[in-house]
Amino acid sequence: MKVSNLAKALNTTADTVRYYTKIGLLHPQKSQLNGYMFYNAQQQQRLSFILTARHLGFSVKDITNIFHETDNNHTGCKLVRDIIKQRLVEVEQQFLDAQALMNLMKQAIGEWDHLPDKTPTSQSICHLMDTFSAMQSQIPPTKSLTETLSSTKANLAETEHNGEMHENK
Amino acid sequence: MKVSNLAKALNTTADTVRYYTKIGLLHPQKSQLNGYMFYNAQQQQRLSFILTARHLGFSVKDITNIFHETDNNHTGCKLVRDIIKQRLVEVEQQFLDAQALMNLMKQAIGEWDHLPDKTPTSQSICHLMDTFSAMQSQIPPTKSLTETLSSTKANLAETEHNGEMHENK
DNA sequence: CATAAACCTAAGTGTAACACCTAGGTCAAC
DNA sequence: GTTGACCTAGGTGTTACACTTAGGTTTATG
Repeated sequence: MKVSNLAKALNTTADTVRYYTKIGLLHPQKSQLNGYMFYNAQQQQRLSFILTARHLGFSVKDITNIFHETDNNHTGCKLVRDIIKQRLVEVEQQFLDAQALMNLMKQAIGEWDHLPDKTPTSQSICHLMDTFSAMQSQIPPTKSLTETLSSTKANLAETEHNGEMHENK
Repeated sequence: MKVSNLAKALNTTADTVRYYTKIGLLHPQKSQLNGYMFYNAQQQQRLSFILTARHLGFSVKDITNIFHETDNNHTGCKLVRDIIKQRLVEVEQQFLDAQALMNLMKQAIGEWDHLPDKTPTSQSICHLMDTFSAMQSQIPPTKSLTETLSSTKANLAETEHNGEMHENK
């Protein structure tokens, strides 16, 4: 299978396949004649795994770690379980955050629909937003939705030379 | 107020304040003597707005659009309402996605806890993940959580020279 | 008053996970 | 035989900042 074939088969892009190949997650066979990359069934399996994991919100780094384990003959099952369980905790938190935000927005929109479009002074940008700012100050100091969702950083064995990095203190 | 003061007051970083200043969202006064930036109450209000909006998942571009409206004497309230309502639809979708993923993971973990740690053949990386891959193929072709959550791209009036960009076709 | 700690500036680089583009070679079809 | 669809490597662009560098400033202290 050539890149585009594989990509189409698993509903992703050729660029993505090339990316995973470049960073060493996929190991295709390279033709000596034309340099084309060929992926067999095993590599397709690997890609399938990667895509699933990404879909579940794991970082490429997490996946790299898992492969590093399993490629060295360890079962890696425990590692996978641990990472997934940890990830589940995060997803649950995100779920709650999203729910809170949803309610906040709905509440705000509901209130605003009852208010007239007051002409704004140069001071208050828009009284609708003032409401929002006021509401937000009631939210506990949790990480932003996007922040939380984009960071999985498997804190497995990486506290060597950089104990903490950005704990939004 | 100097950068760090402002940052601390609104629980963010000086770098973030400088970033918003550089891209033109904040307009501090620059001292002629030492080049220091000073932010008054109005700018603090603006930053508060920005942080709230970011917390709600709006992109910096969205915020730029809103400011562009309101800074030109329009109330902008309708724009703000529209953007927020659209954003709410997205958040609701994310909420549902997160819920689905949560259930998927819980289900998988539940099943795995009943299975032994089978030694993996070189073919199957880890049977746990096989389960996952199999389950995932039952998920409708929706955007990934992180993808959905990081893209807000206000498709307001921007269809000039780039109709579509990456509709994960 | 000297000096160190703490602050500031601009400008540059790094991050994640790809998408997109370029220049050029390859392959199948008409 | 040439058009169109495909491939390659390598480069840049994206988002929203964080971090680093190099150097000037202000404040606290001995």
